[in-house]
Amino acid sequence: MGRATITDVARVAGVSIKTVSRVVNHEPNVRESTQAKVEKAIAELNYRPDQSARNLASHRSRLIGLVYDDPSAYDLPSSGYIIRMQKGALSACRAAHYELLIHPCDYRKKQVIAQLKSLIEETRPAGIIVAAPLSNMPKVVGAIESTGTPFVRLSPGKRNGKQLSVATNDREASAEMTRYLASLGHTRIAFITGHPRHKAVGNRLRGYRDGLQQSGLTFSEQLVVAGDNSFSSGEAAAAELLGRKPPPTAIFAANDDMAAGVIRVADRLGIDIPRQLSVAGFDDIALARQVYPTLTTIRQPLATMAERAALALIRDAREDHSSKGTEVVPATLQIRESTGPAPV
Amino acid sequence: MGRATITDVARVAGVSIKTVSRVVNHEPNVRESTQAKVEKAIAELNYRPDQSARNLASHRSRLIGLVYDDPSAYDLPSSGYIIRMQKGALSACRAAHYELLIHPCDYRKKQVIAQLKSLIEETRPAGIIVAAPLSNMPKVVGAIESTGTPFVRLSPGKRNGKQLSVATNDREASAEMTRYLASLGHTRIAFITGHPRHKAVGNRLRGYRDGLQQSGLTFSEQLVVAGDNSFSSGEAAAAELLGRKPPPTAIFAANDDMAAGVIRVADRLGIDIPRQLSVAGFDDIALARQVYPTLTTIRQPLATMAERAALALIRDAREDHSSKGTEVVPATLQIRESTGPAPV
DNA sequence: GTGAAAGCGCTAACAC
DNA sequence: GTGTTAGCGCTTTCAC
Repeated sequence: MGRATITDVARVAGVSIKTVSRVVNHEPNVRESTQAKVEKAIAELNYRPDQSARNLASHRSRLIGLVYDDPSAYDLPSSGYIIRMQKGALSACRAAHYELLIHPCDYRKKQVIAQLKSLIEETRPAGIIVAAPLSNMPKVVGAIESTGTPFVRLSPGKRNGKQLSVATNDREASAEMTRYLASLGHTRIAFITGHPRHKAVGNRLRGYRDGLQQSGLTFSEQLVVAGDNSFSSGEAAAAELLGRKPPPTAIFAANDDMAAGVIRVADRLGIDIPRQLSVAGFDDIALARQVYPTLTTIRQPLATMAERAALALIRDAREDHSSKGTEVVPATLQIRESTGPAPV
Repeated sequence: MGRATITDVARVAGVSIKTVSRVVNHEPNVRESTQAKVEKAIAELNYRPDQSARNLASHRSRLIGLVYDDPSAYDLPSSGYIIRMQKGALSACRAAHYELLIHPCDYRKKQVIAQLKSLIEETRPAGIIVAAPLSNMPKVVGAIESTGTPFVRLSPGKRNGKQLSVATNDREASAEMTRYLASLGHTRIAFITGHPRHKAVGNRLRGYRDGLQQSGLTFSEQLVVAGDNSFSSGEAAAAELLGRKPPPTAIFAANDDMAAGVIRVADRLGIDIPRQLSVAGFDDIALARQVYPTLTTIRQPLATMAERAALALIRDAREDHSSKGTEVVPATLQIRESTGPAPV
């Protein structure tokens, strides 16, 4: 036997196919008894609506695309990020019987834009979620916009009123971390900045300054060193900072990879963490719990952000309108072993 | 303007829609000049076939499902695995204009089977790739089989002739690693076994024994300790092994997490790696290059395996038959800092 | 080599 | 509340 169709269900239930369609789509105006009959027939025949037919007839797909940067190295720390975003997006999709299409793409390559466009044109998703740093690249955003597909940007730098963005409060969370370090008695709190491309990372420096001010500490250029988000840049920055006289008693890095670099350098120099030096990161990547001592950091609500984005897209597709503005999902401090009271 | 349809293309090219269809699907029996006309019209109108309509008419979808274990912790080391499999599968899919649907599922939950079945029934993919350890679970495999969807198992333990499997040569690679350690002068080479559930891991123990034999070393139960694939079980096993008199000079763990546990314990005990102890793992997870010293390990060709699986599924869908047997993609040794000559 | 006609299984618009 | 009808944009079948 082939698969049951809506016609089979209608015949078994003794109603028209339109009524079956109503039940399946939870449309109003169906008598309870009728609905029960239809549901019984559906169960009996193990009927599943054919998505292709639905999509064709309704001119919309139940697909959500997730576009993110494709790490060229196969197992960059970004794996954890990607998995978390996928997880969040998937949970929203599954609940709504939508499917997730993943679209990793390498923005360093020339053909990304063309590839992305044709990917979208071929699959015609109901909506697209664009993750950082792609979500901050005008070319990428422009390409998606040109296809007319609704999209949501994740963790964007600038807030654009034309479409929806889901962001996290990097700045406030960084300020909170800084205040936390200050509350432990640290007065020389250093900061390692991240890659300038990643806009959200710039907000972390601002948050650091906010936190200092809120704690009554003065900002000093001497305590800020530039990194580029990589482990090795964290090592270099740590070497520089720990050579200062007096050295900082706490180092807050704009991401976990750099913080891990700081830990490595401190270990080599025989500096005890957290007794002589407190170290904090940002992102809560897997590594944060694998280093020794485990890293105090800030947890980005990536899964929740992606979930919200998917939900918004699905809602918009259903209600045939589009959400605007920026939705903020707060990040939370994860206090572990790498931070402690300032040395006396 | 709406999107161009096949009818528009036919009108512009001055042919019937069937001819356009032939060109789009690369069917034979089209005169070259006709094909050129059609292609010109397609380019002019920026025509893209509607997948839903195609799928509906042809009773097949251009979707490949990738089913894998959903790590309950959001950023388990398995992230790297998953990303690599996705990457491989995606590259095959993109080349064939197929899409990848990801289906993480937690086999520890009761409803997995039902959920998996309905997922497949709703999306009706052209084929499914099942990753280990799910690919070794009869219930999971049975559920997929019952939907009638073609599938390929990744890295399976037992080889089943009824469908296609893509495996790696765990056993041979483990033997190779063991021989490599022996060639460095090690004679007391210990092995930490993995979780018994993961069948491929059992092959690693066999490979270890093969390697010993091939190197003229005798197997000793004293040098084999059971682990369960976790970091902490690696720590426990290392503590036990290093307490033996005499202790082993090399420890080969059935996976990288356990090997990382060994490194941690050696570090605590003040044992120098690799001068006093060589450590080797299996899998080449991201952590392998983040630990100090970096870990010598075996790289599973996960991306290639997933790519082969997707290719087979796509080929089978096109040619309307099904591949059988087991395709083997060899694993390769990654020699890093954690192994060296045996102490004198 | 090419085309006409008949659906695929559903939703949308409107009638009842 | 419920049913009828007409497509959606393609592939398939078969005729020419």
